[in-house]
Amino acid sequence: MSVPAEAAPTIAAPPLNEDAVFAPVRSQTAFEETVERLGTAIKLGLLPPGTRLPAERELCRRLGIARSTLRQALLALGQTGHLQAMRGRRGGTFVADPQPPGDPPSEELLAQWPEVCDTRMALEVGVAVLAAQRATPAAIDVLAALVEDMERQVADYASYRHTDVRFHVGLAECTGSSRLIAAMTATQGEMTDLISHISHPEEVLRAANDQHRRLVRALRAHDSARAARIMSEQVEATMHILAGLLPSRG
Amino acid sequence: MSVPAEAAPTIAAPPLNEDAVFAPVRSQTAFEETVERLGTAIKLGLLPPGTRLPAERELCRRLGIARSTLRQALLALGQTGHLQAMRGRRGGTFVADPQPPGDPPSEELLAQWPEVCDTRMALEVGVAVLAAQRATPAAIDVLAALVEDMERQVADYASYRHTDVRFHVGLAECTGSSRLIAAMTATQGEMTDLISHISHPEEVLRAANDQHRRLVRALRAHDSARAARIMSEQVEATMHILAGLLPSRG
DNA sequence: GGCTAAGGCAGGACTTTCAGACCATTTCCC
DNA sequence: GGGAAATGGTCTGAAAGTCCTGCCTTAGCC
Repeated sequence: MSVPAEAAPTIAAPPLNEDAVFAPVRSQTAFEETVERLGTAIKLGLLPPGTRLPAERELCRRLGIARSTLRQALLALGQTGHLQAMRGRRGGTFVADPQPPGDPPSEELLAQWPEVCDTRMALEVGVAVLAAQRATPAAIDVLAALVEDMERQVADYASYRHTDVRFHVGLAECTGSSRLIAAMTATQGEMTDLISHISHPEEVLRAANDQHRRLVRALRAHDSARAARIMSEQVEATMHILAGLLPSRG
Repeated sequence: MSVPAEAAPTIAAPPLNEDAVFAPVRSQTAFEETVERLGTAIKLGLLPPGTRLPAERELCRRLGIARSTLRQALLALGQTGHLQAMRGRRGGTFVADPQPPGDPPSEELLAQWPEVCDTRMALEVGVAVLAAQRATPAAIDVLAALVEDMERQVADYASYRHTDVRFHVGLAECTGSSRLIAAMTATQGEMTDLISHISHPEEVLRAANDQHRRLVRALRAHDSARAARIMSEQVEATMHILAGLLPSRG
């Protein structure tokens, strides 16, 4: 008690930024999380227009929530025009076709754009490394096909972007980690909100798709270092574009 | 209406694994999240024994929760022996000294160990890339000092691991992204739970620290490709060790 | 017509969280 | 010594979210 229990560290340890430990703990409600999850999947095109969702009694079981909670979420997405319900024997809840126009990104998201890009950088590069180690030839073929699809879609940004999302989520699927797939989906959702309202010249899309093509080659060669480099360059390029259009921090 | 609205994609799009979209949505409660956050920070040594937490009325404000909710969490951590409360004017809530022995990893976490490692791989490699681009000389000096500390601690795993955590969290701090710092803290917490109950021969720790040293050199050179490669090798090494000790999937 | 599968709806119980007031203890300062 | 101040400890009632359960309505199929 009278003597310090342990010797002082040889080097003065930095006092540690406690802000990280004591940052606000904001639990989303089940309702909010469900709206977010389904809404993102719809906006990303992972659930294309016309898709029929599982029946409510089935879906609430899979999501692990009560049917009333699920219905709150479905109702909310119905009111925003993303979902449409049909009653009766062959009824169900369908992804609306056409989809409503997207909202401009929220102030909140705009303020966080550097963090979103940083998160994306970490995730995409790491996923590229793992994918290069683990992707099967069949999975790589699928990715290669998506690249060819994108090549034909450079004139139609909405289509291009949907295929682009499939590509990146597909990359995450190559890792076999459900956490990474979920993280990739969430990140792509944030990115879509950020970039969907800016212009996308064909040249830019073509250049990005060239990177995709090179990435696929790196995957085929199981060259994770090259995959990491290509991916970091691509994310970097997006960051530079956004940096020129969006307000910087502060 | 009578004709499919859009031409079929040239390549059959994979049906998309809907499991990712419809996976269970499990919202942690504010209470659970608080216990998790503080407990992890304590177990990782980010809040060393003897540290005084902010007063309850201040802390609940910073965490954005009600005082009663915070007190539930503090009480829980007190009952497990991680915290100790003192009343009176100069009182407060303190990180217990000594800390209670750690519990063995839960069945749940053990079952998820490949996912934890994959998440770590993605995060650490991505963070390494960003850190190599952004780390200031002063920040790198701090990291280098931590490496020297670890070199002296190879015989005492508990100390070594605490410094190791500081190193990796410090790397995340170099990115300037609070999301990445939070993710790194959470991931290191899971890793600690996984690896704390296995043996750590000095040779292994020394080899790992050599990787740290090489990484610091790569940071100094702002060589993100090399940083990524070194980091991926290190995470890979940990995965191989765990693969030999823990049950594989299924 | 009757069965069935789907969405639509309503009520009640349970849990979590919040907000605020007040109590008990210790220390500082006049 | 005595009061002020700062801290943890306790209690209560309200509010919100969630769950469970049952029942209704609609529409297709036999």
